[in-house]
Amino acid sequence: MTEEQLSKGYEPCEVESKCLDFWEAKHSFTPLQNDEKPTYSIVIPPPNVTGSLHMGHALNLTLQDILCRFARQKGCRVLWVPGTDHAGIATQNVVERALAGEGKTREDLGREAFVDRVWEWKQEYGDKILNQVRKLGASVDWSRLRFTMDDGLSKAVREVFVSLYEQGLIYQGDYIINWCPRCKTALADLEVDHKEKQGGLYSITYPGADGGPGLTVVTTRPETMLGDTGVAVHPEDERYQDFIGKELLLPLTERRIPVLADSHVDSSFGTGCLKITPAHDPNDFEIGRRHGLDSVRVIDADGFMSPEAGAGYAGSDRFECREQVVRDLQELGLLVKQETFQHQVGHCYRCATVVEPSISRQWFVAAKPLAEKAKNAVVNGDAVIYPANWNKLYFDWLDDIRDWCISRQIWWGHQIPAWTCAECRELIVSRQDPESCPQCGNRSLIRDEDVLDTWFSSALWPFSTLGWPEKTWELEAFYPTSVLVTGFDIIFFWVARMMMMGLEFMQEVPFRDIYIHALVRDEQGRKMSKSTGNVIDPLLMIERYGADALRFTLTAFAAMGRDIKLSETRIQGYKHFINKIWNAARFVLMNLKGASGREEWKQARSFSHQYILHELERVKKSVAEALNQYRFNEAAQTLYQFVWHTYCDWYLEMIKPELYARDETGRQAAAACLEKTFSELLILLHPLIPFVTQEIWWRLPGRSGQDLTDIPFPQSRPESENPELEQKMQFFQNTVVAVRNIRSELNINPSLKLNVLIKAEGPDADFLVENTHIIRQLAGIGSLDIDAEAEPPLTAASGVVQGYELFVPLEGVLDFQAEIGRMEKELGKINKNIESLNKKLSNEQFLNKAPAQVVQKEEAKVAELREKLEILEKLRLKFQQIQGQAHA
RNA sequence: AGGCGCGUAGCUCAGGGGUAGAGCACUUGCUUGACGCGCAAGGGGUCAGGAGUUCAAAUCUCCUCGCGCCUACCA
Repeated sequence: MTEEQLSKGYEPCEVESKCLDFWEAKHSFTPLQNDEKPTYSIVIPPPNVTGSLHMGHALNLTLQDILCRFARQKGCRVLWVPGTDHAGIATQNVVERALAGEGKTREDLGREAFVDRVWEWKQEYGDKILNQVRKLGASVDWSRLRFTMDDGLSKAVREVFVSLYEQGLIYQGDYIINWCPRCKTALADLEVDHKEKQGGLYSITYPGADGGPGLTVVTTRPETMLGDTGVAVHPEDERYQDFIGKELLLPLTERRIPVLADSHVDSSFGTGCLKITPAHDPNDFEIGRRHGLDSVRVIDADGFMSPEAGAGYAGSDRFECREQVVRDLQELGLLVKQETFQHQVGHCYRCATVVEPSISRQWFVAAKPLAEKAKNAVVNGDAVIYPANWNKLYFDWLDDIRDWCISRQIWWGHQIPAWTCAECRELIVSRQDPESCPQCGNRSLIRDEDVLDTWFSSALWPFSTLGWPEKTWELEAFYPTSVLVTGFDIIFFWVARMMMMGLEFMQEVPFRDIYIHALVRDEQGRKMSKSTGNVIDPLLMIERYGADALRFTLTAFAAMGRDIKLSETRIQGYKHFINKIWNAARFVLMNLKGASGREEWKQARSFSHQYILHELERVKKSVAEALNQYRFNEAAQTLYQFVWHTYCDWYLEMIKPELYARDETGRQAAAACLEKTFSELLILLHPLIPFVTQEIWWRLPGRSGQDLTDIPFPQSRPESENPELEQKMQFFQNTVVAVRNIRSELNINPSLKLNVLIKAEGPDADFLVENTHIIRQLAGIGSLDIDAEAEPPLTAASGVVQGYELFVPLEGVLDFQAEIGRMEKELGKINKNIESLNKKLSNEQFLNKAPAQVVQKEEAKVAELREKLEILEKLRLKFQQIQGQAHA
């Protein structure tokens, strides 16, 4: 294990698979049963089995993984449960499409064979996304992989269904629901996507029955008039008082329909007359119920007109029928107006077919009582949402929640445990499959064909995955889970429902914290989707840049409450960071020469080591604090800044003289401190970028074969803290930069060693003297003289550092014009600065009202700037004189 | 219609009452014994516009203008 084995650039591919194999073989992520450590648990938001990993998943998993790895470092017993959900409609669609390729339908196979076929599909392709989860480095416990259709979880579903039914919280009823004529199933309200569409607004006159005056209604869906069973006006609409209670003749049919008064009607819209189609409109359904109207279903399950639509229309497609109805009304002269109209049209979220509201017999969960508890849990703080902005959304939805339609007319899913007796029509809902009717003893029972909404099983995920309804030790130890990490788009679908079910069946919230993260979008801020073709495939990114680079990118951009616009160049940028760490490791390793595991780092007393130890304490604190508060981007930024700009740019450069020196004791101490700080840094980085850190860890002396996952978060060392070192470092850096600046702006070749003279005295001078060799190293200096009595050389470039004059003699080389230019530029900056500070300090209000500390600070700044200004002015004058003489 | 969020350097975004920050891009140097996926030195912003609170506003409040998202039964 020596530095020769480290390639010049980091190559993630091999490293990643090696680490994954190692962790899995070692069962690093499987918690032990008999372990006294505090527990930390997360259940994965189960991705859809049909899915493949997208950036949203990648972000979601990265954040959870950081939390889990960090919790392990803090000494917790961590369980992260992986799994997938069965995605009823989506999966059924996938398999049906495959069947269609063979020229078959699911009906051809029959239910049992079809479901077998879906299972086969799941065995073959269902692991795809799990492999992708693995590639990202997610430290889940694979021994506890769960699937919503597993036996255990199915048992939980059944228990919950029956229990809620027994409590009267699940009921069956004829209601209007959203029907997808393509999927041929009911959809919950949430599963309908509303899209703005250009449509028509038609005004149709319904003549009065018995020759009386008629009314003109306004509709976007003329074809539904065939199912009208009434016309409503507002009870206070003066125009129509005489009509209330009268009857109208429904055109194109033989039907007589009543005019009724209902306050739902908006008198100001259209004519103020609303046609009522209880069977095909949710509002009309409600109005119809209030007034006892009949429901006439004129559109069937396939989206075609039913026989009830009348002979002329039955069998035609609903949209074709619309045109036909319009033509027919036109002929009758009853279509009085037709205009274009923008309105929202509901579409199936799985297949985008226009949803048909329709009356049918479905199962519902009475959501109100459950919702109230779910709301209170957040109000009380039993569960906390981060960031808190989402509280309102959560509350609002729960406040006016509607009953949840949970039955789906598909075959793939948990079949509802309800039977009807063929003899006496008794409804049986039971935990065990019944053999005979408890009412009449008949053995001929017909099982309800419907299955449950997939979200019904997802709602149980935090406890069903832990073994419920069995009383397992996992359930005891890990429920409630520590945090749920998810996107805001499923707060309703999933988060709220898990809260309801968790509180109902576990009497406790399913998670203490709810962290809502951003949505990942493309560069233009659009949602990534296959149809727009703007997806960035995380696996491709892993292949190109490594999982660590992808993870770090996502983490760095995961600011709370904001969407992430991702582009490939950013991932590439962070790959450079990973490579930087890798190369820092090469440097460290080639300088350790066996120094390790000893306490010699404490002997490293020089300024550079003291400083880095101090800074490292700050980093430890801020990383821990950031992660504890779910401020992932802050942790990433802190680490990035520290690793690259403090550790590599300064510390590693500063200690080179010590490492290359002859003094073996000093070298050993420096190497030991290098090892100490670098290994702690690797631990801090590990939750964010597990692969590269693990790989480097193995290369550290004495660390071979160690699991970095097991290494605790570095202890804090208050004795290393010393804020004074920050000022010293400032001074040090300013000195080095001043020389570098002269070199750069006067275009002096970097290979030319400069001689530098600094006029300084007191402790500052001592400090410079002590660190002469480091300053020389960093600034490319040949000889450095610190002298209180120094006289400025005649031909020297100059600068001012913390009030001390700094000279770089450039006998015969100095370009006076360039040097004067340099000084003038600097003077300009200082003047501008002083000006703005003076303005502030001459304001009496400021002097009186601002805190003394602030005033002092400003005064000190001015004083320092004035001093610098004076010195520079003097120097410039001198130069101008010299130049004038030269020209004279 | 309501709700939420966003407008900060060319691009992507942090920050958040005390003289503006990062990454990428840009300019100029550089075979400096870890790294050109690099090093060094630079340029670049009246923090969307307006009003208010304050000694002090990019930051807090209100309004306006743009942009995005979510929810909703206006036919």
